[in-house]
Amino acid sequence: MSSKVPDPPKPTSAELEILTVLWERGPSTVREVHEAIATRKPTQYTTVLKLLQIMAEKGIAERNEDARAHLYQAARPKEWTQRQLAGDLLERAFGGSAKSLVMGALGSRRTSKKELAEIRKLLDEYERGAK
Amino acid sequence: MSSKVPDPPKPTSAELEILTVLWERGPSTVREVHEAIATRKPTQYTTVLKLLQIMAEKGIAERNEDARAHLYQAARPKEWTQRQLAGDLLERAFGGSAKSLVMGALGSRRTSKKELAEIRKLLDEYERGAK
DNA sequence: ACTGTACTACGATATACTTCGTATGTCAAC
DNA sequence: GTTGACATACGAAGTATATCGTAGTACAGT
Repeated sequence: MSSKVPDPPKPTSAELEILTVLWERGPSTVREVHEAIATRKPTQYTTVLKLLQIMAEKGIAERNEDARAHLYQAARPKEWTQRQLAGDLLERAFGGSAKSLVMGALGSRRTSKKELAEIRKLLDEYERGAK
Repeated sequence: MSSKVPDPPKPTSAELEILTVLWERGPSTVREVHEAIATRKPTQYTTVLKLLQIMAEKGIAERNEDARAHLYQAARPKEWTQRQLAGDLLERAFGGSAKSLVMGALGSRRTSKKELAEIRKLLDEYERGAK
């Protein structure tokens, strides 16, 4: 049977920044997350702590309290959350048009030929499965 | 020379919903926008009014006060704002990987073969111009 | 002129988000 | 057993977002 836990809400901006650290590092202590965030912008340790606590409450992160320094990890796979975020933006800003979204993404910065080729490969896989 | 007006901030969620109406309709009165929004969710007229006023303040919308019922329109082309939003999400949630964003978008719902073909065509155009 | 309708302006409230300081607990080393 | 380093908990404050009610203004029709 399926899980009893409801889907967590969409992460907020600050939560997303922390999520990206958890995605990279896997289970991490507050200190480790703080160090990663602090290299990019000045942030207090307790700010990161509080956010991680809130994320655990919301079900965005999971907390392991076995050790004195609790370990936090993303409650959902990176791909799952990314799909939520992309789908949400797709509906709310692009009227559901994936083509428009791709256009927006490609238009926002230069994209290498290599990456374009990868995307093309991705489309091939999706053609098998689309009607 | 270029414009003296700074880029407007990223629209919030409620602002984006209103923007989509302005994109569809072009210059519209508060009443017209309200009617469009109200079909989707119960909303007071003055809520839409206030949001449009705020959007005008922020530079997200422009206001024409010639007539008694002011006319509001998006201050930037739809494509410009969409590019901002897509680029923002691309950086913050996908580590700048357009491929991942496309994967997220396609994975969030079924995509028709027709649309996949359109996206493919889009990639062709971008290949001319990528290094 | 009076009245009803439609409009804008704006203050007030509720909620969410973000940040941080302080209090408190744990533990190892001396 | 005292101390210092390091950990969590939590309240509080500042800002942003979203919603709505009330007040006041303009105007057409009577």
